[in-house]
Amino acid sequence: MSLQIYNTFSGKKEPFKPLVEDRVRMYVCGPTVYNRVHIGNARPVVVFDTLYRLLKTLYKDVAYARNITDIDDKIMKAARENGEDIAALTARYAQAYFDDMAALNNLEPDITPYATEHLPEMIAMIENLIEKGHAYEADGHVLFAVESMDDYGKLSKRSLDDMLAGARVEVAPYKKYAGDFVLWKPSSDDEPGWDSPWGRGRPGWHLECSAMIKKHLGDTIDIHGGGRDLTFPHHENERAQSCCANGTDFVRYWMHNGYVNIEGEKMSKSLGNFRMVNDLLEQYPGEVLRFALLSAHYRSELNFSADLLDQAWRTLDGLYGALRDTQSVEPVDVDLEGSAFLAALYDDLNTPIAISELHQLAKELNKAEDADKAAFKGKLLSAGAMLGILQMDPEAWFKQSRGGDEISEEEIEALIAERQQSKLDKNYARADEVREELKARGVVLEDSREGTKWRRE
RNA sequence: GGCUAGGUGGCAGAGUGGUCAUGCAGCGGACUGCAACUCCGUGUACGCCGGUUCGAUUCCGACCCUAGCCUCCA
Repeated sequence: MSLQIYNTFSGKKEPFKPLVEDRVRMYVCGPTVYNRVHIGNARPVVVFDTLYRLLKTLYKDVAYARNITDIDDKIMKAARENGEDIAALTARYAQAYFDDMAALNNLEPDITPYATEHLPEMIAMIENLIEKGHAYEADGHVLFAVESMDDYGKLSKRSLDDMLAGARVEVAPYKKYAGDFVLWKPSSDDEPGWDSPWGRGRPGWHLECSAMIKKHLGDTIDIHGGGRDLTFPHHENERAQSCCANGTDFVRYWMHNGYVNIEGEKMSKSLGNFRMVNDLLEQYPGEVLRFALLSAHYRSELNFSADLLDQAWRTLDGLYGALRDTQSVEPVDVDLEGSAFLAALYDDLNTPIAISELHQLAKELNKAEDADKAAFKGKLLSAGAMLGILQMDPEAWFKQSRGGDEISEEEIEALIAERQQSKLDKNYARADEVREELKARGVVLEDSREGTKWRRE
């Protein structure tokens, strides 16, 4: 079995082969930190975290970098509105981002580079591009000359002519060609800026990724990921900068995830339908959000709704149920190699199929003879770990808060004890009354050989 | 307008030139003092119209519809 990845550049699934044997370099575009992140921002993080987990089982040396964009016009605007220092604002939202992503069971990347810590590298790259005739200075700006690159537009599969024909945006007068984009722009005295050969200014948006990739991962990397909307212009321009500056291949496999829609519509400011991760976390465990994001293939659009989350929660309940019923079984470590579960992930990260295999594993565990339970439990747990789920203590899973007013554990245990006595007294009417009372308060009782278990729902 | 993806059962969501996705929900049964959990069984589907084919949800063409990108955006 070998890993296949859909490459945006070729438009095809390709066998994955790292540039250097047993060594993988992966970069994913991180957030611009000027507010809390929404569930759409979380999708690439969860998708590429899952890929990262898979790659780490396949290759010895995997380095994964995800940047923090901490200089940008949107940040400047937010800081001005808050009357807040930019550094304070970006530090606060970067931390909030880390917290939200950790709540979704994402591993930390190996490297988290910050744009503002790479100004010398960015300036050096601009100088290099000017020297090679791919960039020019005009009116305090430095622009990348897209016509100087033969296959500009090849990643996003569009021609310059097509784009300019349909353009709705005014062309800045200092541009030699309408499609040229900014590498460096001047800052006024009250704007953040850095000294450069072209005066005090700040970098264009695309430049940081090119510079940070070069510094931390090298001139050519294996995988570059991000949301579909980044394909153009962001990744096309990154590619242009890096290929022209480095004179070599930049990215071997480009991967782009689809959007998260809300009730069938794109999340947007004008619709006011953003779902912020931290708000969702007040109602749902992070694992439910993660599972919902993995329930569709990463290249498809995913329609996000309360119904989807409720289904995700119930599905996880089913899987955790198999683990709870085998709580006393010590799982054995198993190799998933050759399993249908792994085969699904190898096929361009087909998580819906992988999840269906998870159900089969849970079913096998439920039906297994005692002697076989340890192996099946081990399989289910390993498969869950690959997806970043099912690692919680099952009892804790079922007892966790489901939001709203909640009856305390002490009260639940007291009522269960009372019911137990009623049963011994053959007072089934009272026993059923307790069941009903607890059900009305969101607690379901399950009698079993080992005694009465409970869960919130 | 240009370019790119897509339209699958009540819902979510894979996949395939010819028996089955899978899960949730529904229905029937087993188990249970009653339940829950679990197990067994079960129905409903491939936007529309043509074409290729012995056979198309799958390939081809037209049409309808939806979404995205076109220098803010995961």
